[in-house]
Amino acid sequence: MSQDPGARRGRGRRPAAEVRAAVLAAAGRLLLRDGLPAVTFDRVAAEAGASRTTLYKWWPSPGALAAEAYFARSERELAFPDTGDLRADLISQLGAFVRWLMDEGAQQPMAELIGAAQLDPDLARAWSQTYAQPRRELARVRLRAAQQRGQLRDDADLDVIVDQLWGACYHRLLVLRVPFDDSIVEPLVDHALHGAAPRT
Amino acid sequence: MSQDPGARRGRGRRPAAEVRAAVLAAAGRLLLRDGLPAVTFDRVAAEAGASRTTLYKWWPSPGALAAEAYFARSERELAFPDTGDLRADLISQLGAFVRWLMDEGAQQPMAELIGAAQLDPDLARAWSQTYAQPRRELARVRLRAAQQRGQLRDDADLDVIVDQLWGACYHRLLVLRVPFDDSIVEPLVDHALHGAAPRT
DNA sequence: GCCGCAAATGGACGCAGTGTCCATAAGAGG
DNA sequence: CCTCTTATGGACACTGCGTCCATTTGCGGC
Repeated sequence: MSQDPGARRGRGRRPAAEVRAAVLAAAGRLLLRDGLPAVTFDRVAAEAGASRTTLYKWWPSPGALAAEAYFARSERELAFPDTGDLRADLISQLGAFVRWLMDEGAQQPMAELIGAAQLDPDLARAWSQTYAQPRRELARVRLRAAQQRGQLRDDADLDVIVDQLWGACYHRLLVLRVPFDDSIVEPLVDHALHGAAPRT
Repeated sequence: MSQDPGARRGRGRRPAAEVRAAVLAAAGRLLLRDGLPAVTFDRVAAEAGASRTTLYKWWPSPGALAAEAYFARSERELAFPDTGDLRADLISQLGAFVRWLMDEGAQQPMAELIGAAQLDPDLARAWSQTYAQPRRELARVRLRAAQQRGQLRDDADLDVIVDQLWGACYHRLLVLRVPFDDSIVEPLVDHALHGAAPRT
């Protein structure tokens, strides 16, 4: 009994895994095509051939569903390179981040998800656990390695460095809302490493 | 004929200025008391003794109204000090910003407004024009003065410095959503000025 | 001082989305 | 084969948006 994937099922049960996958796929599609406001339980249910009741069981809010759908689809390289050259690795990683935002269309969903997280505690939780904290930790590990090799001052505050590098990008994305590209990466890293004051 | 401010007016006309003031006051009150989601045209109209129709004439969205109401109420010191001591001035200004966020309860409305701006173009416009761009320009002016006095390198990117200093705070506020206080200000400024790499 | 225009008013409408309920149908496991 | 689990469709009230309308009233012109 092969099922036509597009066919409407009857009323009864369907395997949980199948439903979840269909819902996540539908939510991701809606998010990328029409933006976060289009990710409503109503529309996702219709798009996935599921019922709203089912969605309420697994996700606390449309925002949380959208976040999970987005990260399920962008299961991407989080690994932080360690070639021994801190400056090159920072430029490489930060540049990849900026190009991902700008060239691969991640800018819009990213801004919308972080934005909605300020108003939806469930989305905020999902966002923080799935994305923000892990990435921060990876960067911290890489910087700690550099510090132990003497490439950073002993009294350097690693968290502050992370905040300055990635925070600068988020600042332009969320607060200033101005376009930018990876040409800011080199100055950013150099300022973080050597400061803006004249060398004495 | 002194009017009891709390009394219900009749149906007809009321001075525009009076209505606007009442609406902004009501919106600000709702924003601070119950958060941005409570600032709906319905509720503000009821709270201000105005009608929804009137609100639609002046504000394109509840978000835009909330933003205007917030900044009307927090008409605060934007002036950037210039004592000649760049480090001290940066610490002073950035510290005031962080204390305003944390101690004066600006954290919640601020995050909510920036968040909603990612989904509401009208709010984004109001936010950018009223707050973000003017502040950025003030900081830029102060940094340019320092640069001309030789307190910053000639090839320093002033925008990047602003992004690194304030962006780091917004990063913790919006992206990481972790609490912080003005103890991060000094390390932040020192890292921005002197970098995290060992002095050669 | 009267009158007409401008402007705010209350209240209606349809629409969309949330959150919750129910009886029903159908897969999965014993 | 039978039962239990679980998704299903469809209903409900509620809130908010966005847009109408006729009505009432203040203000400025005459």
